[in-house]
Amino acid sequence: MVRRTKAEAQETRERIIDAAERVFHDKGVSRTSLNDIAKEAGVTRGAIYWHFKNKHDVFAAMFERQRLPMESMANRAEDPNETDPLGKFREAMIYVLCQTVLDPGRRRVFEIMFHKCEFTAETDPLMERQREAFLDGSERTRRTFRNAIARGQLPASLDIERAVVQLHVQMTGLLYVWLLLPEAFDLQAEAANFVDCYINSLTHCPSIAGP
Amino acid sequence: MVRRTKAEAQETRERIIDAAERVFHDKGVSRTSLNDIAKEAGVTRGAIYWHFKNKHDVFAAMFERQRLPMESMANRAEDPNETDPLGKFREAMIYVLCQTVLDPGRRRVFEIMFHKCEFTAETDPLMERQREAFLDGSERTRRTFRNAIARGQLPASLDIERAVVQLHVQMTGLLYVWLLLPEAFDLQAEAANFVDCYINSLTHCPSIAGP
DNA sequence: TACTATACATACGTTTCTGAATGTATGTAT
DNA sequence: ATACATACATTCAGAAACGTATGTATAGTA
Repeated sequence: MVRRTKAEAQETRERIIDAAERVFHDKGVSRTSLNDIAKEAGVTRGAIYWHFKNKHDVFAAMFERQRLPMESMANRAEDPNETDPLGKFREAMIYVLCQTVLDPGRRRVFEIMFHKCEFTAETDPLMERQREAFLDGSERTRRTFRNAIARGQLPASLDIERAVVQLHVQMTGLLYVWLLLPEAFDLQAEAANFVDCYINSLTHCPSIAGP
Repeated sequence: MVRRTKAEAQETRERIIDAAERVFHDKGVSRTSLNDIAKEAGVTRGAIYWHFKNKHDVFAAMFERQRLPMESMANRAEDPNETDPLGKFREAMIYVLCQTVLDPGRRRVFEIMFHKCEFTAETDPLMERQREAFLDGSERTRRTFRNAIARGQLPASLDIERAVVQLHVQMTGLLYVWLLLPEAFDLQAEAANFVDCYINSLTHCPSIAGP
């Protein structure tokens, strides 16, 4: 065997990432060796070292594969020409929550991120990644809220910073808790309720909505 | 040297846990060896193996040391004779948030729990611990809310299950986000606001408060 | 005072993982 | 058809890290 065509090689790369996703999820990132991933993917460590630098590189590639589809969706609500920014925002939030329930791949990656990997000191590039993603997401949300205010969908007195933080807290908390104890509540069925409860607070909670 | 008195041995045990706390926090749980902990504590691995079974045992002891003081505080609000259960509940939540900011030890342990350790399959006793803590905390909260309803502090139409889930989501999300990015917002200054916003939703958000 | 359990330190054998080096067969370009 | 690059597999040396076994000096204890 060996020496596949370029397309086959790309398939091998994907298979390795798929395998890593499953093994990371089952054993935790630190406890999985490259050999574990190789066996699950049906290759040897040599193949992994060909496509990736090391385990961290596999890990990063796994997240990159999930990041791209997320990006596109976030872009919708923050378009200044969108006539219903709050509606699109609502849809996006509900979509993320339901997608986490329905798409096993996304669910696994979120679960790995929340419960099966360790973030270490500032030296760790992953920490920096998280930080950037947070700041970037915050900026998107800020733009969306400004659009919604301009269209009269949110009060002009809205405390945008508190609203942004609260959004992250809400979404992070929801995913964290549900992924830890899926039987605690029905995320898919309750998703719209949770989101509406949050949006409701943007106009009715005094400390966020303003006077 | 060696062969200390019983009191000194207890001090050694505490020093090992202290050291583990710091090293776990700096390097992450999986990347710290027992030798790392021993060096930080100024002992050898032999001392650790005397007091603990293995690294997991040290880890568990670290959490146990934090659990006890938390327990006592939670007991206050759920006392049926308490005339102001909602007020005590509010105080307890704010206390936990501020304590996380002010007590470096508690902050470290929370940070380890959220960002520096891996929860693996159901077989893992840690997972079970978390699960039990969640269910136990939920039951306490339920009792507290029932007391508050009986005293007229919360509406009788309150959806208790949703309120309980929302509480966990809120607190978990707050701590998770703040521990990841402490500069994102001032948790100590905003603690009361966050809690009041949640309590406000218990009487004003339609999907939780009821008609 | 002598003996024993305690509270560690030290030494050892084993396992496991990594990264690199090397081998090899095939795709691909000329 | 040849030559080189590619896509892996295989092998090897070294480093950690673990658990245990053993050494040892002192605190309790009778």
